[in-house]
Amino acid sequence: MKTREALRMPEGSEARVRGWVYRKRDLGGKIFVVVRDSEGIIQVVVDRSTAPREAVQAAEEATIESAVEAWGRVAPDPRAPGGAELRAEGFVLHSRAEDFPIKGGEGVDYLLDVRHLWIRSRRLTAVWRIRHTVLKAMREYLESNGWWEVSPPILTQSAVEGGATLFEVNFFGKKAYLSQSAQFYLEALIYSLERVWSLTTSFRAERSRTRRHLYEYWHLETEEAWARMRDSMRVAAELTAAAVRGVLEERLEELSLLKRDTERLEAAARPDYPSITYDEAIELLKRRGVSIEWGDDLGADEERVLTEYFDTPFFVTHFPKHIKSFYMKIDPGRPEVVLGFDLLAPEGYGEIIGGSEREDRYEVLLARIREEGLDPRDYEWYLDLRRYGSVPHSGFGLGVDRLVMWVAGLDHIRDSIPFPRFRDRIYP
RNA sequence: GCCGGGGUAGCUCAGCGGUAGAGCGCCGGGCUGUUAACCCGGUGGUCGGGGGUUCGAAUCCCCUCCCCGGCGCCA
Repeated sequence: MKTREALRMPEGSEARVRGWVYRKRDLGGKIFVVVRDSEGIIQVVVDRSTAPREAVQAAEEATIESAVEAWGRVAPDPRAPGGAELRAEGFVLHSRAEDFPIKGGEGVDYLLDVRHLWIRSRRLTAVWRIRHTVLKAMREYLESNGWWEVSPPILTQSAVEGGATLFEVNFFGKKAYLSQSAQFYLEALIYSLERVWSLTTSFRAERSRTRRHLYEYWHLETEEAWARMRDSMRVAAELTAAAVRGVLEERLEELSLLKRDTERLEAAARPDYPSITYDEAIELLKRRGVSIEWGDDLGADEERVLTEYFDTPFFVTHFPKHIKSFYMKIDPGRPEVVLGFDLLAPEGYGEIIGGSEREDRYEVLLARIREEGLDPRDYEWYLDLRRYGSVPHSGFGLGVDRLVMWVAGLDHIRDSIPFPRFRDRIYP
């Protein structure tokens, strides 16, 4: 049985647990072995005066991270972590671990070298569990709201956005690239399924040196036929709130282990997130003494100032067209701005979603491609979508790792994912 | 790509021109209740790599590699 279950059994119940040695203290009369499994930890007490000789010997030989199994009776004890412990009647050493290289106090660089071992830590295990629940809650939301899950390609011929750097792949002599967004493929799929979403890895070869960028990240994207920007924003908010709610309902222990302030998350569990326009954001920033002019992009510093105004995630909409991508639809009432939106997480976490209504008019889209200095031939099939039954449509991309980072209260995105690809790190 | 900080024992760091150090870990011993246990003893080094200055370099200079924090870009 799992350690969690054993801890909750009535006094005197027989229990059998297996897992890995988390802590061990040999005091002479008794050996205290704290056993860790996927659900938590339990203290196993091997008493030299009562336990069988083989059990004592096995406990003596067990080192940190050895795989062990123990059985005996459960006894409440305030001195034990979790309030109860297992008094061992048997103890087996399945596999004795060599001297485990992580003792505590190591630096980040070293810990990343032994990431394959570090991911066992209680803290990271809590993050994986939270991540699981975030993904589950979002999938459940989409499933119950009529969205089709689709599987777009990762190997692609060209960029979605002109500027971002791509990882090049040799595709049997032709140049191919790792996808940085499934958006164009989702746009193609709305003509058959209308409301589609996908969860894929996306790749960006920007040499970013920040705590919120990965070269390989998990991208949840949606695209919906007939939807206007506001419709897509509502989905973005409901999806985010569903993830937060799921974690608050199922992962309170993990949040507590991570010392995450859950009060700040409660406010984000309802999807009524506030929304300001880019114009209003500039006004707010100017009032705060930030030197910024209309037309400037909102950088990390600006985002941080804005997040101080809100306790929940919030939207910024209607950006100047020249700081956003060519496929975003020009606002019919204001040709200098686009119908695009960002969702920024509070507490300084910043952008977790970027979306827009897409330009659905062939001529306008073609003109925008040329205006950005891009080659229309690279977008031939994408332009085709505007020639055969074009409809208004909107969608967004959500950074799963960033969402997990914010929900779990992590200070670096690398800990939102088991094997992060960032900086120049590819091992392990 | 730009700005700043740093590579010394397995790990975290001190030393910054004159014999290579500490704490933790690890190994051995002790302890009947530990919570990052504690006490005693032991173990531990191409001072990131290359070149130079010097009687002498971890220390000063040059080149190079790697890591960390921040910016830009974005999710």
